[in-house]
Amino acid sequence: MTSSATTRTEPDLSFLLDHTSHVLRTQMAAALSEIGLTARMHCVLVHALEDERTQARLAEIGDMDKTTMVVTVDALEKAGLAERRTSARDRRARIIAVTEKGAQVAAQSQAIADRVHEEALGALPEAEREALLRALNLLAEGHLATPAESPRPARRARRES
Amino acid sequence: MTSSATTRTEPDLSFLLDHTSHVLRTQMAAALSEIGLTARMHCVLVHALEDERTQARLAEIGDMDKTTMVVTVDALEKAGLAERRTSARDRRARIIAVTEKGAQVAAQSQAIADRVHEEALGALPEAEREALLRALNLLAEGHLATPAESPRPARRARRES
DNA sequence: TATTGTTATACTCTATAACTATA
DNA sequence: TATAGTTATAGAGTATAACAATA
Repeated sequence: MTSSATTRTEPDLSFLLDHTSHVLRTQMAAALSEIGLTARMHCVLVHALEDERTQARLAEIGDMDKTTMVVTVDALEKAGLAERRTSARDRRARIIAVTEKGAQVAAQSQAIADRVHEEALGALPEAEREALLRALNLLAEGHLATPAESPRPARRARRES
Repeated sequence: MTSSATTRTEPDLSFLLDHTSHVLRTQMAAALSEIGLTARMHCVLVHALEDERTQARLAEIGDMDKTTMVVTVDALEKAGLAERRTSARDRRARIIAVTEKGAQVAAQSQAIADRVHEEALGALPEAEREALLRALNLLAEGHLATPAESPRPARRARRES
């Protein structure tokens, strides 16, 4: 579901943020899927291209769990866009090396991502556009910087086998 | 994960919307959990209180699947906040009737939701606050009104048993 | 025949735990 | 001992299908 799961009696920030982020995410996913990428694959590809980075570092940048990163790198390798290389400095770590094809795809995916963002922002008058980005940046760096503690109980330990 | 799973090379609307909506959602969930509600329970409770509504109608308002609504109404009934009543007009349908206790809780949960929103918006200067709401409303009603088609293949049919 | 709500269950996503290999 | 990455799998969330009651 789209998750507007809060009321709408007045200026409902929850609804607005949930809805716009959800729709933008579907647009991004649809656009990237045309070249066979997920948003996560795009994210890892671009940041692996910028610098020699390990899976752990890339997971940190993209705010993914390391196990999610395994799946993402598997997909990139399978598509021939990146390769795991044992780090010379720390033989436990894997550097994600982007292939030539991967670099080409990364350029395409970055262009796609930029286009999707420009189309959304372009739908706003110049003044609102800047104000939106300024306000969201303020929130993201301030009051909405870090997630609240989850009210849900921690997951139970695995059953004895 | 927090899902900033797109790059951050420039003004990254995806990251900003995903991040702020995620954090606000955790704040809302944490705040509502103090009175034993989820965001969905709050949403259903408030809209059931406004008018005589069936599960199907409430599901539509909250953008939930009807099977998700079953679970949500089960929780509300179990907590003594609402009851299912067979509609007199259409005996297939169930009107969600809010109990007295449910009405009290709805007032509390609405106050909590308002507070969470006010705290976030209050962290912004007056001018940015209005601009943010204006810009988000424009997007939500315009370019980011409806989700793009899912690029994922439809779910396979259930296996023969 | 179509629709409301229910049950059962399948699929996706994400995270925890345990493991291997290094450090 | 601790960390990088892997595997297996648990749990949450959600959606599909089939069904009963009613329209």
